[in-house]
This record gives sequence, structure tokens and C-alpha cells, in this order.
Amino acid sequence: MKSGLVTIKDIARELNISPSTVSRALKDHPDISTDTKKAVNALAKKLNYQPNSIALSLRKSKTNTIGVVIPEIVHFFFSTVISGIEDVAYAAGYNVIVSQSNESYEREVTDMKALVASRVDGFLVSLSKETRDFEHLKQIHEKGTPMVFFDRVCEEINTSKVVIDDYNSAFKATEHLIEQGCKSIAHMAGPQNLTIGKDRLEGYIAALKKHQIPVREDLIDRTGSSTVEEGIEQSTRLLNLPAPPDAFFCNNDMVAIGSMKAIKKKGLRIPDDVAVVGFSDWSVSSLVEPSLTSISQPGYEMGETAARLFIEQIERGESFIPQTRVLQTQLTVRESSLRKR
Amino acid sequence: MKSGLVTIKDIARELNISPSTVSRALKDHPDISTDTKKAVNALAKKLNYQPNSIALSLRKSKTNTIGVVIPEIVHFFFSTVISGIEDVAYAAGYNVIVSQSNESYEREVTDMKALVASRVDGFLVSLSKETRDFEHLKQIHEKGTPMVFFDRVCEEINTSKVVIDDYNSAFKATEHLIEQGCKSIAHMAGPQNLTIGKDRLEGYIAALKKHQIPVREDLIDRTGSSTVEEGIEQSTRLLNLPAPPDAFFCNNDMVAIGSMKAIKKKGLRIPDDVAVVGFSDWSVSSLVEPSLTSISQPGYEMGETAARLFIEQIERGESFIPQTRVLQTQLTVRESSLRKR
DNA sequence: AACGTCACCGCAATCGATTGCGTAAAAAAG
DNA sequence: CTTTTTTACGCAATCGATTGCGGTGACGTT
Repeated sequence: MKSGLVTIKDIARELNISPSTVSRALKDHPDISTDTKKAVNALAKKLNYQPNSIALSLRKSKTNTIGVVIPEIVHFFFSTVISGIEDVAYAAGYNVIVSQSNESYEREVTDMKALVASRVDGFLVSLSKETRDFEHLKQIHEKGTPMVFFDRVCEEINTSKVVIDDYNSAFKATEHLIEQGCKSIAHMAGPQNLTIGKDRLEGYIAALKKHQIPVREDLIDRTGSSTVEEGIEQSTRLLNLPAPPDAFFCNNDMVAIGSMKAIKKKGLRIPDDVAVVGFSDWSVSSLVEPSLTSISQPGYEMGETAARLFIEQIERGESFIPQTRVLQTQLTVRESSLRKR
Repeated sequence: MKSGLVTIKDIARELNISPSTVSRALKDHPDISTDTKKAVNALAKKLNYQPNSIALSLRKSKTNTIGVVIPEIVHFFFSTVISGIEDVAYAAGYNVIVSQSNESYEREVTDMKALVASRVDGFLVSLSKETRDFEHLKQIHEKGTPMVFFDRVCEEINTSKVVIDDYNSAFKATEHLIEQGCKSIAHMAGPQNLTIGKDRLEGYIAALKKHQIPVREDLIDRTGSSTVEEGIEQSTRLLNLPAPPDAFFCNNDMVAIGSMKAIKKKGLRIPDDVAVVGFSDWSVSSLVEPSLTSISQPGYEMGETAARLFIEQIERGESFIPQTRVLQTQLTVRESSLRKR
């Protein structure tokens, strides 16, 4: 930015008053006479004065910048979350710097260090699927830096969190499959070091138990698949079992689409031979054929909520008590699981 | 950020020397004795000293921050571009602030003003589809602020640009359809105020002319469709013409999917009755059925290139001459257009 | 002994805005 | 016509780092 910009000193010089007076006049300080205020404000408007946010940041030790750390921006869900974050943040006068860990623990650590170095006021974090050690987060948190987790949270740190009800979502999805007449439901589980992965698995198991369906360990894929290719591979493996599943409940929509491809390739029909339910309701779900039943996650709302909690914490200061917000999901039933019409 | 951080003064006090000496020691200034340098560096490392980037920004009038303005982050293409930008920017020590115009001209204007206020060093911009007036951009550009356009560029401003070869891409796509035996090819065109929209339309027309196929104005949809719904609507309209098209060349993949839905609903087969080609190669293209032929845009590379041009301009200063980089695309042929096997 | 030459380091201003404290002048009170 | 109070403003320090300029002391040189 070319420094052709107006400063408080320029205004002061022009009016033959001191910078302090200009500063106070602009802030409507009672010590300043009405005449002076008018003159200052008029000139400020005329010269299009804009306070130098860098100088303010230095003075106040506050950058009004939020560091956002996410696994990958190209995922529909996360980019939706970012939209929510940005809208709330900008409205409150905050800037947002987004950093992608690319699902790498090391990248997550270095990214956060870089953000600390650029003096962000705090963090909104969703963990990479590799992250098992939380030291980097704890260190930052212990310095008093505000931090809010969303979606992929760290239970070991006492700070605000925004999550969806993974357990119940998985329960609902599984129960839906049972109601559709499925007897042996496979689960392509998420990374088990993350709460979301564990909770979904538990919800799945609970639903089976409620309906007296035996939990078959061989129908649970714990490899942490997350791509279409992995979905195809693992689903094919399961379909080749002596007692193959008649339904797949997948940890995300990409894997679900992989399952669908594997099922089709095997010559089986969806949902009649094998039903499929995904998770996330990535916009692609409604476009594939058959359209994919999925759990709709309120990504935008999650972003908004996380940003609001963050800003609240900043403004409340020490008195703020960490909160956990659980957002509700919706089971969006489409063709891939609808046996009874 | 809690100000529990070490400053240059802390080091100075500890060693009973002046802050100036510490500063120079850290920068390996020749005026400082080897002993002092060693002591300073050792203590700096011990206390984990990190220079305050805000103070540096103020002093140097440079924030090392790039403002990125895009239509929508949730689009696969743009989020890919952002990835490219961020990787290059971070490697060069820059932060990135992303702002979404949500395809709104007004939002684009206010967003850029906000970024100017937060003293970004310059801009990477892709225009909203509403933008017809370029005053806001010109004003910023005239102040000497570096600016690089990508994808949706503004021809009226003499600055670096990164685009794909829209004309040839459209030409290739159209010619491909002709080679597949299509005789009456419809074009769902993009916004005609943007160069990308115009160029693609021209490429389409040029391909038709080359093969002596009459250009039928009634087969060109100029409504600027960009969603699945709009794609369905406009395609249905075209399919109901007395002489309906036997192929659709769409400005983007969402519209193409809309076309496919419309075609299927009409009871026609893809590609045998009607072929479809999209644009952008959004990852969904390979997942729909039939899989969608599309023009692959190198989004990540575009981001990298734009960021590199930007940084080069910053470092070269006045001597930098704006450059335009044209990236090549690829026609990825899939089932939706493959009549001859 | 007087002067010059380095090596080495500190003072103070600067970037732009804020703010505690002090003070001159005007107004009010006595 | 004093004394006190109020009004309205400026000085200077501060945030953290940088940098031109000047200064000190230890040498060596005539």
C-alpha cells in the first residue's frame, strides 16, 4: 500500500492543532470544543482520513485478526464453514486468515506458529486427521490466546467448541437403514483419534444394539477412508466377504460415492441389494445417481457460531466461560437408501 | 494475543545494552562485536524471541498481507485457486486474507475498501459476475497498489493477469462435439460483461464456422446461467424448440449437470441423443452418470501464478512491467460426449 | 604529547495513534 | 477584584523495531 494516505498529523498540521486534539476530536472526547470537533471531522471527511489499523494494532496489542486452521479448503463442508466465519467476523470488524493443514500434523503445527508470529488475536481450529499430539495447541491456549474448536475438536483443552451431534446423527442414519429392512450394515468409520470418528462409530453401534442386530467387527472399516478411491477399495473388500453387507453407512459422502461405485461394479442394485448413507451432505449428494441419502451438516451455521463464540470471548475477556454448542443435523433421505416407497 | 511475548527491549535490559545494539546484533550488522552478537543471539533463542510483525509493518509501511477477492469460496475452482495462492504466499512470508463478493458488485466494493483499510500490500482479484463498473479498482490501482487479476479479469486496467485460454478451450470443446457428429450445438453462455463469457462464446462460434455449421442464435442462452436449476430451466426451454439441439456446451459444470437432468427428464439418452460438455472440471464431473466431459482448468496453478506475479511485482517495485499469463486447459473427454467408441 | 583512526555502541527520531498529566485562559464564584 | 473552577488543549510517553548520526575509549602514529 502506497503511503499516500492521510494521517492524524496531516489533519493537525492543517488546522494548527496538535495530533492529540485531533485524536480526541475524532473520538468525541468531552474535553474538545464543539467548534474544533466540527472542523476536525469536516477535514477528516474531506481528506478521506482512515485510521491506520497497523498503528492501532501496535498500540492496543490487538490485530483484530482471527487465524482459522482447517484441514482443507477445497472440501465443500469446510469452505461453507469459512463463509459463515467470514461473514460474522467481517461484520464485527475482524479479518480472517485461513490456513490449511492439508490433513498434516506438521503443517498444522507450523501454520499455527506462523499465525502466532503474525499476531492473530486467536484461533478457530478444526484438527487435521493426523493430529494425535496436542502440545502445540495447549501451549498457545495456556498463554491465554482465545481458541475455539469446531467440528474436529480437541477434548483435552478447556475452550469453546462447536460440534454437531455426531452420535445421534450416526444413530439416526443407522436406524433409518434398519427401518428400511437392512440386516447387516457396514460402517466406513472415520479416523478414530478424532472425536467425530469415535462418536459416529458409537452411534452406529448403539442403533444396532437397540434393534438387536449383532455388531459384526468385520463390517467395520477402521482404515479412516476419506476419498472416493479408498471408498471403492474398502467397500469392494467388504462386498467380497462370505457374508457381505446389505448397507453401507459411510463417514463422508466421498466414501459413500466410492461405495456406490463398488456396489454397481459388482452388479448389485442400489438401494435394493445394498443401501448407502453418507455423511456431510456435500452438494454432490443430490447430483449422483441414485441420489445419496446423507446427514446434512449445517456448515455455515457452524462457522457463524464458532466466530460468535470467539468474538464473545474476546470481548468478555477473562470472565468468559468456555461453551460447547451442539448443532443439530438432519437426515436427508434420497434414493440410495429408500427401499420402501 | 496475550502480550507475554519477548521484545527487543527485554533482551537489551537483560544484557545491559541498548535496544539498537540488540536490533543490529540480530541482523548481523558489522558495527557489532562478535561477543555481543553471540550473547544476543543466544539469549534471543533462549527466550524464544520473535520479532513483532505489527511493529515492523508500521515501521516499513508493509504488512506482508495479500488481499484476495473472489466471487465464492465454496466453488471448487476458486477454493483450488486459493490453495495455490496460499502455498506460494506463505512460502514467501505473506499472509492471505480472503474476501468473498458472493457475486455481488456492492459487496466487492465494500470488501476491497475494508481490505484497503486493513492495509493489505495489494490485491489478487477475480471479478464478480455483476461487476460492470471498474472505478473502485482503478482508484486503488492508481494509488500504486499492486493488483493481479485472475480468471475473471478487467481489461481496462493495465496490470498483471492470469487467465486460461477461454477462446481456444471453447473452440476445442465445440469442435470435439462436432467431431462426435453433433449438428446443432447449443451454448449455455456465461455473463457477457466478463471476458471469459465473451471469449468462450466467440470460440464456440468460431468452431461452428470452421465446420460450416450455421450459428443459430436461438441455441445460445445468454441468461448467464450458473446453477443446476438455471441449467435445467434453460436447457428444457431449448429442448422444447421445434428444432432442438443435439448437444450442449455449457459455461460451467453445474449448468451442464442441469442440462443432463433436463435431457434425462425428457427421456433422451446421453450422449447418443444429446451430448453434453461442461467447463471447469469441477470434481463432481467424474462422479455423475454419465460422467461429464469438461474443460479442465488448472486452478491451483492459476493461484500459484497469480501469487508469484504479485510477489514479483512487490519486489521489483516500479520497474515491474505487468504481464499476462495464459494457462492452457485440457479437454477431458468422458462419457457424456463420447458417441464414437 | 597531541592527533588520527577504528571498533563498538547509544541517543533520539520515526512509523501513526492514544492517553495521563499538566497548564493557560476563560468563566464562575466569592 | 481576587480566588476557584471549568474549559480546552498540548506535551510527552507508549506500543516494538529500525537507523542516521554522534560519541567514547582503545589503540597507533608522528
